[in-house]
Amino acid sequence: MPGAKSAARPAARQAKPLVSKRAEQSERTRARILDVAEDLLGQHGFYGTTIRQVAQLADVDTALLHYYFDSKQGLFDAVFLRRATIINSERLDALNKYEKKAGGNIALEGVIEAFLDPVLEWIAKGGKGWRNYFAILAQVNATPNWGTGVMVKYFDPVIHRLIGLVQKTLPDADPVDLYWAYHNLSGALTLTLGTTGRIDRLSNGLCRSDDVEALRPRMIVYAVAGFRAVCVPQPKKRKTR
Amino acid sequence: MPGAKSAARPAARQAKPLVSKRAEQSERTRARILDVAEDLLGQHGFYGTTIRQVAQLADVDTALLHYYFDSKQGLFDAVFLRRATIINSERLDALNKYEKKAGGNIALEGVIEAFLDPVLEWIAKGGKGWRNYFAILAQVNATPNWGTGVMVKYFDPVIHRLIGLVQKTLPDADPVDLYWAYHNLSGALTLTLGTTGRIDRLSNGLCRSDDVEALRPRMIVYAVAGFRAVCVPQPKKRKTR
DNA sequence: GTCTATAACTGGATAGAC
DNA sequence: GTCTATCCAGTTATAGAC
Repeated sequence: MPGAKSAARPAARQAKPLVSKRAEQSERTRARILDVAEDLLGQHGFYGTTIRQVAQLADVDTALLHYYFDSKQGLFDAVFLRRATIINSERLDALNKYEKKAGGNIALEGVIEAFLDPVLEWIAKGGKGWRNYFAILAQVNATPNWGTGVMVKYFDPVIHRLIGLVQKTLPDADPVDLYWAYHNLSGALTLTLGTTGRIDRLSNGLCRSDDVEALRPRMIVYAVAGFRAVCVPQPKKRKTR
Repeated sequence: MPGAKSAARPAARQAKPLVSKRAEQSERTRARILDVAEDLLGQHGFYGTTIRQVAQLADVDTALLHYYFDSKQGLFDAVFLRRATIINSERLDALNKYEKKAGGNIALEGVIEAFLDPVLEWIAKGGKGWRNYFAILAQVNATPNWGTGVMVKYFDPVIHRLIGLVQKTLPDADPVDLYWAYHNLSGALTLTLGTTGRIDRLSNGLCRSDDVEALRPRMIVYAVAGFRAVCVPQPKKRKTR
């Protein structure tokens, strides 16, 4: 059960002279371990990854992993946290910036773009590290009983901000509709994050799951139309609920 | 790496008298093991589930699991296969039936409904067994390097059939657009399959991830609008590709 | 068919030397 | 900080009795 305890960050960097060569080296080792762990976790998940594999690939001993991260769970949490803070503060910034820029006439399309773009840009230009990270995220998203810890603290605020802004563009929307519309968007984004190559095979090479150029405009258009259709009360429509 | 070898189905049922009490009992044991495995695999994934846990919960010995399913992989494959055949032949039937019924004026909404309804009905009325199964499916979908074996054989034909029918309702659609639109739908469906309870917490209880009544109409409306927006060439739109 | 017993190995974790 | 050595619980899997 990933996501239980929190990471331990021990004595590394206790401000010795100014830039202790030692601490610098240590920080690089730490980063290397995280990179390797990210890779393996993205490919095989939490249980499918062993700290022995991580240690071997990072060219250190397993004991060192425990020294830095305390436990396997601590390592996972550290991996998860490292980019969670980055991506979510970026998304929050993008949404805030868009709201300010749009001023009075805020548009649904602009909101969706601001929400998606930071992630899509990292997929496109972030290299292996970010792709591995998003693969982990995709798996976490598909795992039952998730919503504790890191997820709640870093990801939820962005989503609530998104929904709040969408609500401004669709003032008559029922909150229930808004959440379900978001559910559709979230699923699409999660599948995109995985870059599992599934669409590549399905389309016989016509589409590539890491082709952000092709994916982005279609994802936005699809979501904008979907949100509008679900959230704008059409008189002829059912009122099931 | 799940999905490598195939399941072994040994001596069970070699047509003794007519209905050997023995074979009947055996079949029930077999089913019970599959049920338990389904449960655990849905919660913890392939590596997170041990055959000891399965054996204990099914109230048999681990040796019996190997007798029936040969290996852990064989057990997983058997679990995966059992309902894969059912759900996909149902979906194929539903699509065929809709096409025949609609005749000349086939509608996008009808196609999407036919594609989604078998799954949604099993989520709503299939009980724990189907929900566990879909949870496994959601995890498999989020795992890199999937598309071999069972997935290709049972799931892909349905998707190609879906896309073929959608194409009939949107004759001018670019195949690339069609596949990317499907990508959006597939992600939403996968997230729905997981019933992870994420939307429950996000919406503070307003929505429940297993509330098919609420989810179904919104999912259909969202997808129909999305497909149309992506696939119908609008003159004012970009032609990035 | 089902279970006992056990082989053969891998997992996470730690104490202690350097 | 980093590695050696080691513990031991837990893993899949199998041979063989009943």
